[in-house]
Amino acid sequence: MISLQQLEKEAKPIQTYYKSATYSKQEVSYPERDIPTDATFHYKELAAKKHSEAERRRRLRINGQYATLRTILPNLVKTDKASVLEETIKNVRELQKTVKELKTVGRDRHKCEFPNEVNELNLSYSNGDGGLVKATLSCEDKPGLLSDIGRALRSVKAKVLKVEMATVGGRIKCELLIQGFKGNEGMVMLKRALKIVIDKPSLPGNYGKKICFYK
Amino acid sequence: MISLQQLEKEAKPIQTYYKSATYSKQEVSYPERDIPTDATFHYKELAAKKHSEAERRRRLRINGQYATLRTILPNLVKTDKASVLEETIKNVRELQKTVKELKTVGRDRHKCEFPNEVNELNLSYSNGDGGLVKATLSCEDKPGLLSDIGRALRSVKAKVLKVEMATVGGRIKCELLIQGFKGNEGMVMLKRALKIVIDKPSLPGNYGKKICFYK
DNA sequence: AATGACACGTGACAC
DNA sequence: TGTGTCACGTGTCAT
Repeated sequence: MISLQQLEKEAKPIQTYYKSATYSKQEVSYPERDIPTDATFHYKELAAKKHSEAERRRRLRINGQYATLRTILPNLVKTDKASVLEETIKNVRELQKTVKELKTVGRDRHKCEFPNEVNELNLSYSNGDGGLVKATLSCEDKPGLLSDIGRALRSVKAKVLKVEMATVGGRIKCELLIQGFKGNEGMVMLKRALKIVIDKPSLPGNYGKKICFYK
Repeated sequence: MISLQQLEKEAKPIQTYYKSATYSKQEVSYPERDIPTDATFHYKELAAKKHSEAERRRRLRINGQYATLRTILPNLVKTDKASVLEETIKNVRELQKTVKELKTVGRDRHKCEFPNEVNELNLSYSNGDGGLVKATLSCEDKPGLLSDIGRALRSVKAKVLKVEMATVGGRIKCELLIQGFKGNEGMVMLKRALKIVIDKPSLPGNYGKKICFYK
């Protein structure tokens, strides 16, 4: 059922939108000292008309924004103004949180998975009973790297339990889970050996042949 | 400079908030058939009071939401209602777009970088003049894999220009940029050889020693 | 002076 | 029935 107000709003032009009775009411609330002439009356009538029309434009603008919000909000059940605003606030907060999380995840993944741009070497005891050591290294991808790492591990009698590696843009990142050497001295030796490996300069002109597939 | 309206709103209790003149005005606009008794007058007065107070609460609620929006919106210069709504709409749209993009990026990265869960082999001509071929393969990470791939490449006299690889959770993904063999027959042979390599079952009990560091 | 923003009370309508 | 929502015109303040 369409309301009378809606009919007026949609069908009638602006000129016929204001009832003349309105302006007489205005005269009552203006306690005038002088008797109002026709000129002042018409001026005030005109001013009031301008005023109400301006206010109407303002309402129209705001209500347009509400309409837009109603269209872009997901899961909007109640469509009254307060509910629209409430849902908007919830939505904005949720979106801001989501964006923040996604960006954080992106950063973390970048930090955790990607080979670092600077050489990096990190050894740490993995909290377990078997005295496992986790080694993280990041360096330039160069020929003989795997062999060099293997030699370094052999030099401390270390056994590799697990390897995760990634190569991107000529940089390599490697995570090793190591077992076999005892005490701190082995750790220090391994660290020294690996440090030498990752800092060893590669020969120039070998890009694209850095990993040797031919044994 | 604080306005009179603001002073009233903040300092005065609700009871003194309504001017008695309001209700006489209301009587004028109610064209009554019967002479209003004191009872009906007071009833209407009370009803009008309840009404205006309810409306006031509604306004209060809505304005509260505006205040909240003003606090959570970044880069808000104009703080009037229309501007708040406008900025809100822009913000919601931007956030929705950002979330969509971030999620897409996440999916794409996952699809493009991570080793696939099922074995995969794809050969395609890279659009260049040198007849380059891009090979993408994904399979279980197993001992001798690099040697096997190397043998397969050697069998078609292919030269490796560039390698990108990633190992995650026992699966390996490898992108090779290859040059050297001529025509379709080499391509078919390489594909067949690589297919055998990636589908070759690994020996059991070798997890953690899949990449041989000891030559 | 003129324009814009706001709160208010009010009549109308919906459930 | 009343209870809540809306559009409207108006008074007021600020620019």
